[in-house]
Amino acid sequence: MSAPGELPWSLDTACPVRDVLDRIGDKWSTLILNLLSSGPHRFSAAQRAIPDISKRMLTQTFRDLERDGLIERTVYPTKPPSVDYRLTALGETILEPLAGLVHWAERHHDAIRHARHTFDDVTDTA
Amino acid sequence: MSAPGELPWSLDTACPVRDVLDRIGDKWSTLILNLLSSGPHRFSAAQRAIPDISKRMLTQTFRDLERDGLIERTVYPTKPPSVDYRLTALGETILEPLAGLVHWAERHHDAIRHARHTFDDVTDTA
DNA sequence: CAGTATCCAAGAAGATACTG
DNA sequence: CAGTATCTTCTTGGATACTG
Repeated sequence: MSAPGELPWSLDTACPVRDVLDRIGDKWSTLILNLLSSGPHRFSAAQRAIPDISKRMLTQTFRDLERDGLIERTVYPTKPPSVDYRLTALGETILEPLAGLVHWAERHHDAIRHARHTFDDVTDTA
Repeated sequence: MSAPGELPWSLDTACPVRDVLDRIGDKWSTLILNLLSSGPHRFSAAQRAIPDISKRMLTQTFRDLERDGLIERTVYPTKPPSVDYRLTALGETILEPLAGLVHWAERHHDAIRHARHTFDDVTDTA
């Protein structure tokens, strides 16, 4: 791929920015993080809150987030097993920068939509 | 899929947050945005600055960013054509929220790496 | 209830070669 | 120089069925 050690702020796998963006950039992580910001949720509760997600993706996203130390998984050994997921202290800290981006998205969504239409019109006409 | 109009803050295609995260979440957009934050770059200069990216992906990422109104493409009709890309005013505004995330990534990268190793050790041993 | 396992389809992205 | 075109591979994610 690329010769190592010659980039301004690195593209290789150790890049912290890549690390983070790869996580929050996936299809479900931010939704889950946002959901858990309102308190702990059980597996099935999360699925009800985000109906689009499949069990497979919900499990996987929970796992990835847990692996990164952003959420914590607690198993209650009841007769039908019950599990809940909640943000860790580390997980809480990402909410603010994330909110900054969400806020930006809401503020500029119209501008983006407008830009897209203009661009598409121009390139269609051309 | 999901019945429309019953979600807390919506998962459908119109969701502004999805819109933004899909863009900054892809493999190259943030790298490009960061690169252009230091000033306009020509196509070939961008390729030199980010050696991992292929022409194909560079072109496509530039296009997507241009379509969203975050960057501007200028063609100088010189003998060998020359093109440069620079942030628009809108593009500039995303730098700050993005920087917030980058800062978070840098601050907590060690914690994340540590969490990953711990998680992997535990699940391996189990 | 909370998953796991398997299979499959669609999209993202790399390699390579060619063009105005 | 700044791309396009094409082909192939890799990754993501959805559907379905089964389990402790």
